[in-house]
Amino acid sequence: MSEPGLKMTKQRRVILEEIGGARNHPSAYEVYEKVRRRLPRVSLGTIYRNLEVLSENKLIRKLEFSGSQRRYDGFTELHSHIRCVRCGRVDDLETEPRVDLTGTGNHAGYKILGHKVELMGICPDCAAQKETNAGKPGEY
Amino acid sequence: MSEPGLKMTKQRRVILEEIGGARNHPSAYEVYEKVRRRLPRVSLGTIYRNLEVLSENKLIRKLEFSGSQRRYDGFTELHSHIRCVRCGRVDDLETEPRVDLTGTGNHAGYKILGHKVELMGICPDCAAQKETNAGKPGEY
DNA sequence: GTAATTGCAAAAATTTTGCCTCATA
DNA sequence: TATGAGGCAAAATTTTTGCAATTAC
Repeated sequence: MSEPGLKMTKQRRVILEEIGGARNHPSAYEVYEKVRRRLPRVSLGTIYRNLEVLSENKLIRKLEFSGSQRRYDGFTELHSHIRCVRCGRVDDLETEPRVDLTGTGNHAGYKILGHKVELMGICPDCAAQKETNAGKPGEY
Repeated sequence: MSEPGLKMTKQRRVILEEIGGARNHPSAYEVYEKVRRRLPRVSLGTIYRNLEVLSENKLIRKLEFSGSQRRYDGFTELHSHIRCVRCGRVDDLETEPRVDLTGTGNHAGYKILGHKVELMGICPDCAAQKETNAGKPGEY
């Protein structure tokens, strides 16, 4: 685990494997459920602690959106997402959109570190069951 | 309150005024604190219920990021933000960046409704107190 | 060996809900 | 005055933390 003082435990290895294999940005509880299949005695506290540690060490990414649950991502390069406004599902964009930041002012005095794009849309699953729950706006 | 069956109460008016006047996308609790200054008997439950109702009716916007607290925005047009990776502060971008979505694939089969850009950076306040807490990565 | 990490359980923080009263339309 | 909304408090959800036992280095 590169960082001095950090140990690579079973739990961390499994978390990384499960998050890396997940395409849809699981919440902490979803990671817990996945990990628990392989390590039945793992605790949710361990999941939370490790998601925090792993994202501090850039091994995973903590995503900033979601309804009220935080979500995590095994792909640590800065990249863009598309999110379903109905069900909250999140997918990666295959290709980064090009963004032109010229002419957007002084950005409120911020020092810019990076950017990404959020697309909003209706995912295939929700589109399939259309007209159900119609008109209920998602958050975006 | 345009929608049939919806009443414009003191509480809603004050919430709208306070959110409209806020430049930095308050959390529910921050809205509560602001509103409580003017309506001391208001309850946090009322704040949550109304933030939900008001965003369903497009009078405010529910933002999808934040640490673990949801944030709200009085500016309902789809627009882009910049967020401080140190303290979580969020500001609006003065001008929308141009985004080129051509060549980004089929977007995992989603029907696209819109997009926005998230800039990540260090806000002026955090830049001022630099080197404090250095190296602690924000989430993005 | 020893410092980091775990599981467990309790606590804290955030959000939602039930219920009865009050106020808006 | 009828129905939507508020206040309050309890519950549900999500996240964090203390601690003794365990494990990786």
